[in-house]
Amino acid sequence: MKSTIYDVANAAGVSIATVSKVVNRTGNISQKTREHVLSVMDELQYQPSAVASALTGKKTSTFGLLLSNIANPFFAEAARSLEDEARAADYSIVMCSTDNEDERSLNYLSLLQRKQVDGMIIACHFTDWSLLQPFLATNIPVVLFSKDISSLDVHTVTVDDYKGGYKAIEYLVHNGHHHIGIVAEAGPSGEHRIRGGQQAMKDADIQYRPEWITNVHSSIRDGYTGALQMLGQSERPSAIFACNDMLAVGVLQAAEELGLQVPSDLSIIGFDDTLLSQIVQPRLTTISQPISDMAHHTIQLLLRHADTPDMAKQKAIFQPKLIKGRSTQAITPTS
Amino acid sequence: MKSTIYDVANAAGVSIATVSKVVNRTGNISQKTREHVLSVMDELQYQPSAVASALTGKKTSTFGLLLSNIANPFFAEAARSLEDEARAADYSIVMCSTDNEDERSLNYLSLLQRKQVDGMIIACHFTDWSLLQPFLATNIPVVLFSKDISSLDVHTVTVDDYKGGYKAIEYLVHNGHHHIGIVAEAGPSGEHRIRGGQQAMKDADIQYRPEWITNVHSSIRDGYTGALQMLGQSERPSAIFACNDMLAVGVLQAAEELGLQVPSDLSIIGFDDTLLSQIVQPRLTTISQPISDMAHHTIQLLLRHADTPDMAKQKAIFQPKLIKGRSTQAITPTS
DNA sequence: CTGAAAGCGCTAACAT
DNA sequence: ATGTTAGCGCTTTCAG
Repeated sequence: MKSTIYDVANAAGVSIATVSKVVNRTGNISQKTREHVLSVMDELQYQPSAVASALTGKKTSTFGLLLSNIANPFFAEAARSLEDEARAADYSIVMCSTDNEDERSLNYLSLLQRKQVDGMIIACHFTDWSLLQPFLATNIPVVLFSKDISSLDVHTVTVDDYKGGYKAIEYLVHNGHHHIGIVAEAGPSGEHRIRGGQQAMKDADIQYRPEWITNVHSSIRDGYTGALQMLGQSERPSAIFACNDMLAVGVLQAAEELGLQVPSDLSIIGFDDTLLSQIVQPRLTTISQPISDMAHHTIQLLLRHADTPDMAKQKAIFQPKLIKGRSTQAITPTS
Repeated sequence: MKSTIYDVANAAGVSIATVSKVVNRTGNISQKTREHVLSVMDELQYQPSAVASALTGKKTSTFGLLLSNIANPFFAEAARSLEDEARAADYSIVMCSTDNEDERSLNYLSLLQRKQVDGMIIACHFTDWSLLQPFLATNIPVVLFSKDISSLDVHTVTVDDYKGGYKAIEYLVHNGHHHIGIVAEAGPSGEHRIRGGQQAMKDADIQYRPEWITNVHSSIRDGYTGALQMLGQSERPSAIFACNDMLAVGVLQAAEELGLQVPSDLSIIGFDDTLLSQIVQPRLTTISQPISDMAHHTIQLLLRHADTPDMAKQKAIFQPKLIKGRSTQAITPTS
């Protein structure tokens, strides 16, 4: 049977308070008893119960992580970074794949609340973000990761989506592309990336065409169908900016389907710099997010908020970076 | 402030025992009081504390999941399935990326133990599996997922690695390949896959060459260098069986590096049928594991073991399936 | 059908 | 420097 603090206290001939103190390194304990208790502890293989201590101490050392789908490489990579940062602070992470379904998210949220997690990271999408309001009201530490919902008063850690979109299009423009399509995922990030892209076009005096902007979901299939449709039009873009790597892969597949060579017939640029972008052929040009920095900041925010519940909500914006692959090339001046 | 069972009891004019009973649907409560209590509960937004109930009830409704690295697509996909199955039983999952480092794994294991998880799924690798012994001795529900360590008396859920290797090589052989290389990851699964492959060669009266079998770790880079070395020899295989998709991607990259066309110059077959195999060019032929079935079985085992601590340890072996891609082709009879 | 009371294992004053 | 004690929020006999 598992031994408790009482067993240790008895065996060591001290009180449970003393044991508690040596376990937590609190209070003043003589070197001698400390060592003695310590030795009894491992003799009995004593493991303090995190549950009991959570019930008293008010800390579970656990964070909840809501994401769309852990099987999606972007989220998996983010989860890994977040886990590492959490571990550094002695926290563990409960993962929750919501498939972006509001109801599932809400269920998970309340589950996590019942489990008294010390904070939640929300990296999934909501159809109706106002549903979050009641949770935020409880002032549980929450960080929105990689989405910025301006209407919500909550800590937010994102990449600068607008600038990312801008850089992507800017790069294409510098490479001589005037006919540029965009395949975006629905949602705030996608919109910001589009707007950034549009601005880049405007700054270069390039017209963007509404029919060359497609809003879809975020699977490979979505990118595929979106691109297929866009490229099926009488006049087709010479380059496509896909708002994330999954979509970009779909676009790539569509190009192949249509017999278009990438990058000679069609340049493609993605977003996120996930593993995917590194293994497709040709290696994707993409915009990378500094995920580890973002993860670090996220965990720090959670920790700080737990200490200072009344701290002002803060929005941190990280800088995206262009990663040059081989899915883009300068356009040969034919047209 | 969060309301407790006392608040509800007071507000409803009943005892906490009664509240507890309606929350847990236990005991006999009149329709009338039940409804009344229920209404008070949501009026007060009462959320039973999972922590407190765990301290008494002895269940946390949480499983621990140890895996090498959640950022690795195979594990991410497995994690997703496991999460779904766990959720169906009202359990959540704490993820732990160990990078296959024994010390980290051990730390996580004892952390999970302190958190009193109701079971652990081990899907990572140990250098020294005997380190697990002490944990198994506590008879905490444990399932080894996708590894079979015969020396350990523990529930095990795996794919038939031997047969998977056999099928892979058999397929190559049927396609006329006589010169077959293997790039394997160190560890039991890899070994079984190799052995199955070797048997398939033997059954077809094909010699396997020791210099065409490489044991590496399991990253893309490992597959790349392993293949580079193998293909750099004076006589090269016409086909390579990579023991997992990551390695296969590395092999693919090595082939490209060497200017070899896949599949015309070199056939490649992978293992796992992860997302990777679907997006590389050409689509990888691979051996798939029935991950959802395995995940289902894993969770059921954990659940059952919790009920019946003295149940015999069981080893479940699932059947692999060949997925035909375009990275393999029949050899043109030149040699 | 409902309630009183004894813990679960630990922490944190407050005493000694 | 160490011990006593009162909870934390809930489950579960056992009485009523």
